[in-house]
Parts: sequence; structure tokens; C-alpha cells
Amino acid sequence: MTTPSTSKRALTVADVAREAQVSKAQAARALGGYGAVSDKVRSRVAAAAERLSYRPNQLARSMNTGRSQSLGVVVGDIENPYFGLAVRGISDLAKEQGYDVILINTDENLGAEQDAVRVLVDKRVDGLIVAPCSADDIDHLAQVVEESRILVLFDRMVEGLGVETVAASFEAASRQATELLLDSGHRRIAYVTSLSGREPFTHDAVLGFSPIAQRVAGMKQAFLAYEVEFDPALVKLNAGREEDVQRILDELLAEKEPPTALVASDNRIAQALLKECRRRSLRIPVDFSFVMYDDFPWTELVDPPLTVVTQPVYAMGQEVARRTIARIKGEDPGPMPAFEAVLIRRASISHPG
Amino acid sequence: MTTPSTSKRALTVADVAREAQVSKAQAARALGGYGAVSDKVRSRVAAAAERLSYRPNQLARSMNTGRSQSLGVVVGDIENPYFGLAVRGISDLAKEQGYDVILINTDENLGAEQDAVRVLVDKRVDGLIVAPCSADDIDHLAQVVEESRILVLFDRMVEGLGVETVAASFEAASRQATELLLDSGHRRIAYVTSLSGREPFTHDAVLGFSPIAQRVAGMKQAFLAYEVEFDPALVKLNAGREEDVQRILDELLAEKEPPTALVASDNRIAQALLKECRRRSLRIPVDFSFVMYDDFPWTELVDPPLTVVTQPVYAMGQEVARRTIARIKGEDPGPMPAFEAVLIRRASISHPG
DNA sequence: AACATTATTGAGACCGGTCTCATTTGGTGG
DNA sequence: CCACCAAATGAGACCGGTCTCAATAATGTT
Repeated sequence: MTTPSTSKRALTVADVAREAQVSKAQAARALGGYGAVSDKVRSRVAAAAERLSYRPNQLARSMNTGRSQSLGVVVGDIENPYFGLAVRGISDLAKEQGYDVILINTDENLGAEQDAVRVLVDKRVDGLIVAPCSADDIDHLAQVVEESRILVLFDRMVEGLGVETVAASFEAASRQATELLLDSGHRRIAYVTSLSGREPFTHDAVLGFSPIAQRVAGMKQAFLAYEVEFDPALVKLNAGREEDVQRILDELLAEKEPPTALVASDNRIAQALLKECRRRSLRIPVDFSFVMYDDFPWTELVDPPLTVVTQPVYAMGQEVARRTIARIKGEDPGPMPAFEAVLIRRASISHPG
Repeated sequence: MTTPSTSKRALTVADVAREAQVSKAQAARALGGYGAVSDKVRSRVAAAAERLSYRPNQLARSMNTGRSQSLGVVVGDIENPYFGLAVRGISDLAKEQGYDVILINTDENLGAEQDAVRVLVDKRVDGLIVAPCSADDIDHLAQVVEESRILVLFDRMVEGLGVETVAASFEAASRQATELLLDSGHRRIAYVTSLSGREPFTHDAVLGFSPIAQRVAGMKQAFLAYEVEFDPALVKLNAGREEDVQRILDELLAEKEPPTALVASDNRIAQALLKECRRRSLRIPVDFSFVMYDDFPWTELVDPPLTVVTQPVYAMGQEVARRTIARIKGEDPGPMPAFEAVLIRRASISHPG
């Protein structure tokens, strides 16, 4: 019946105070490192806490400081190494600054994103980093802003929120990549993205300021400079799942003048596209030249190694975290650095058939 | 000076109670769905809450229920799609059961893992899912157990903790893979893993019951069945970083009788190994036959497509979540299902040189 | 030594919920 | 019509910290 030392109830400041023979208030001050405490009391409390192996209840602390020393991160697809790497950047910097990171994955599902934002706000995270899955349905984000909570976006910007976004600039790299293709003689270049929107693609309608808009803009610039007509029908949206990619490839091949080059908007699209090409015995770079966004180890292992446009994802992750924390502290995060995407030439481009 | 509707302070039950003209206690009961509340009061409170767009403070709630409706997940390498997929399995099931998932990444760093566990416990997560980075330094986990908190391990088991682990069984698949190699005439087969331990590899010393132990055991069985001598020196531990992989390849090539087949313990090792082979112009499967653990889209895109051993990662993720939640609720999670790893034959094995 | 300042201290309110407990209300049965 | 029991209600304690405020102790000033 006697509970030896393993007391069931968790200890509180009151216990430590009793052990150290000081008031609860003093013990709390010594433990929490605030207010005025004499050295004698401080050390006595520290010793008592050590002796009892006291662990403060962070929940209680958060509850009346309003702060939780943690950042909430909401991403669409944690399986995408792009986000994996970004999260590492965020985590590393946050940890360095004494913040924890709470991550929630949404599978690019708006409802899940709304839930995630709510959960994190309700858990009273000090700041929120979101890679929004939609540029249109932003009520949940607007609400966060309205409650004057700290919110910084990542990878995808949203208009009319008055919130800054950490994202790479793609226009130059996209233009270079396109020029590389045009130089090789390609005239019909398809761009495939999972971004959802109404097709056929029309000008800058759906895209807003998204990375995709920049990439398409870069393509157009190159086409303009080379005085080649740009065909918006070759910008393929809605390539969310593998079936979609199959359908899109069908559509592209059914064109009067099918494309001779494929540009994949991310890791997943690229893999789906390459898999589908392989299934149909279409060879890179013979039947299609190929360019993809993002660069991960496997892109050098396939045959041929892929020409890619890469971004400093880890640094970008660090930067969002840095800015978020600065804002939390009420400091000025300073000007947004430019994260320029970079073209890496490998061997997946050749002259069209 | 008049603050129109955007009140700075967050609303509390007291505000709702006032608005609904009931006591704070009744409002809280109606909102929280506990205790006895008449329909009239319930609807009036609901209406008031709606009108004020009240949002309960989860922190306060957690503080005196002790429950937080969230699971803590600690993984070593979120960039590894293996964990990405597992986390999706966990998240999906958790959400279905009304739990949130808080994820912390540790970069396979013991200190970070200890911090992560502490943070999550301090945040009062209801249950903890950990893929421990070490089989030896387990004090932080032992402490969690001692505080009788819910803990379930994933992917890697730890002896002497009295905690169950959700992990795949590799012995059979490993034996099959090895037999496949032996059938093709290979006699010297290297296994490369990032698991840390003292080399040279000796029997089951370091490995305990880890997946790696099972894989090596499977190899030994095959060697035994084929009456071929198994050389423990070809089991290479400590392949944590890319430099390590380079060194290991050096060591293997320097053997009196170098291996003719390489088995990679995971995604990352496989990529490092293949990259290094490519750098040295060693060709798969001519110079080395190749087998890797885990299967992700890129393994089919490289040339040749890789023979792999795959596991039902998503389902395993769901299962840890399910068991953890069952334990939280005090229910019996039932017997642990077997997750059998499966060999997928592709084209990275041929007869040795 | 007398007085002004400043540093420590303890008591107790507070954060925003939950929950116990005594009290009130409502419906039933004799 | 009154006793009786369950449902509904409100007051207030409580969770484990932080923080205000008044009281006390320590230090400095002239």
C-alpha cells in the first residue's frame, strides 16, 4: 500500500517550494527565471527541484503567459522531400532559438488545412508557417491574420492577405531552362503542374503570383525573345494524382503537334511522368527532352541524369523560421532575401526527333 | 477609440455564459458536452457561442482534463520518404479517431530525440510514438515508461523497455533476396547500414532484435542452406553520412575478395551507394548486383530498375497510431499483426563478373 | 542615527477551462 | 396535495503555473 518514491501525481512548484522552505511565489520565480530572487533562494530552489526531479508543466505556463515557445508548421505533402528539407531548415533554426516545431500534414486537402490551422491556433502556437494548398480559399488564413496572430507563408503566396511569403524566384531560371530547350530546337514545350485551376490555361488568370505564374512567365519571355509562338494549351494544370498525369500525357500526345519537351513542376509529377513514359516505351531524351523543378539525389541516378531547376530549400526553411520568430518577438525581420532558383544542366535535353 | 467588434481579448466561457444568460458552469457543460444540460440551455448556449464566434482554449481544457487529444511522433529523418509515408499513415488514422499529430524530427541525433520526447511529454500529449535512434541510450524512453505514459515504438525495437514495437518482419524476405543472389552465383554479399555499432560486426552483439538483426539472420540462413561461408566482415555498419558510404565502398573494394553484390539498408544509403558507384564508373548490375530495402517511385526509374525489399509502411503507420490510441483509451490493442516484408524482383541482379 | 531607496519576499488573484457539491426545479406516485 | 427522486442549475474550488501588490529586509545617503 505504501507508495515508495514513485508518487503518481506530478510535482508542482508548491512541492518544490515546500522542499526548499520558501514561498510558492519565490520558488516559481527561481524556477521560471523571472522577477527578483536572491542567490541563496535561487540555489536552494534549484537544489530542491533537482532533488525531486521536478518538471514544470508547460501547459500551465503557456496558459498564463500566452506563449508556448513553439511554431506551428502546416505543409501539404510531407512525403515530398521538398517539404522534408524545408521542415529541417525550419526545425534547425527554431531549435537554435529555443522554439519547438509542431508539424501537421494536410495531404494538400483544404479541409485538413483548415483543421490544422485551427488546431495549432488553439494550441496557442506563437507563430504559424503555412504552405497554403489553395490561393483562393483563404478564409481560415484571413481569420488568423485578423486575430493578429503571427503568420508567414512558405513556397506559395496568397494575394490580399497582407502576409509575406518566403519563396524562390523562378522567372530567370525558368527563362534559362526554356531558352536551353529552344536552343536545342524545341518549339513545343509542355509544363505539367499539380496546381488546380480551370483549363484551358488562360494568361495569368488562375495563377496569381504563385511560383507557377513566375515559371510560366519565364517561359513566355524566352518564347518572346526567340520569336516563337507560345501555346497556352501546353500548360497542363490539375496533375494531382497519377491518373491525372496519365490523362495529361494522353492529351499531349493527341495534340496536332505534340510537345517535344516536358517540364515537370515538382518531384512527384516528374516521377509520375517518367514512370508513364517508361510504361509507353517513350525514351528520355530521345522521344522527349525533360526538365524538372527541384533536385534530389535520385535525379542524378536515373539515366540520363536530369536537367533540373533547384532552389535553396533548406535556407528558405531557415528564413521562414527566422522571420516568424522575429515577428513573434516584435522585431523587424528585415528585408526579404532573394532566393533565386538555379538551372542545373545535366543530360536530359537533346535535339527533338 | 471605440473597438467595434474586433475585441482584442479572446472570449471565454464566462462571456458566452453572460450572452446566453446562464451560469458559467452551465455554459461550460453545454460547450464541452458533459454533465446534465437541458435542451433549452444547450441550444441557447450554442447560439450564443455561434454569435460571438467563441473558440475554446484547448490549453485550459487540457490542463485540467490531463488529456490533449494529440499524439506525439518522434522520427529520425523526415526527409526519408519511409517516415514521410509512415507519418501519413499515423496522421490519417489519428485524425479519424479525433487526435492531432505533433511531429518532431531529430536528424537521428540522440540529444535531439531526448529533447523531443521531453517537449512532447511536457506538452502533455496523450501518447508517444517514437522511432528510436539508438538501441542503447534509452533512459529518456525508460523515464516515459516509468511515468506510465503511453509509448509505442516504430520501426526499431528496444530491449528491456517492456514496450511494444510496430515493425516489419524481414527474415523471410531477406533470406529470399539472399537466395536470389546466391542463385545467380554471388558468394560475397555486402550489407551496408547506417546503424551505429562497433565493427567488425560480431554475431548478434550490437543488433539486438532490430530489423537489421533480422535481415542479417535471413542472410545467414540462406548462406547456411547453400552451404556457403558467411563473412561477417561484409556487414558494414555506421554508414550514416555520404563520406561514410564512400569509405565503406573503399574498404569493400580493398577486400582480398571484394563483394559482387551490394545490399543497401535504406533509401538514403542506396542513393549514396549508387551515386558513389556512378562516380567510380562501376555499373549495376555488371560490376555489382544490387538490392535495397524500401521501395519508392525512383527505384523503378533508374536503369536498371532495382530489386527491392518493401514493407507496408502506410499500414504500419496506421497500426502504431491505432495501438497507441487504444492504449490511451485503456483498451486492449489486440495481437500485433505481422507485417511481412516482400521481395520485389526487378533487374538489378545478374551473374557476377 | 534617521531617512530614502532598492532588493526580496509571501499572500493571493488570475489564466480559462473542468468538476464537485449543495441547491433548485420538475415530474411522479400515493 | 405532499413526499420523493432525478434532472438541471449555480457557486466556487481546482489544475499549475504567472504576476501584482503590499510588506519586509537590505543598502545607501547625509
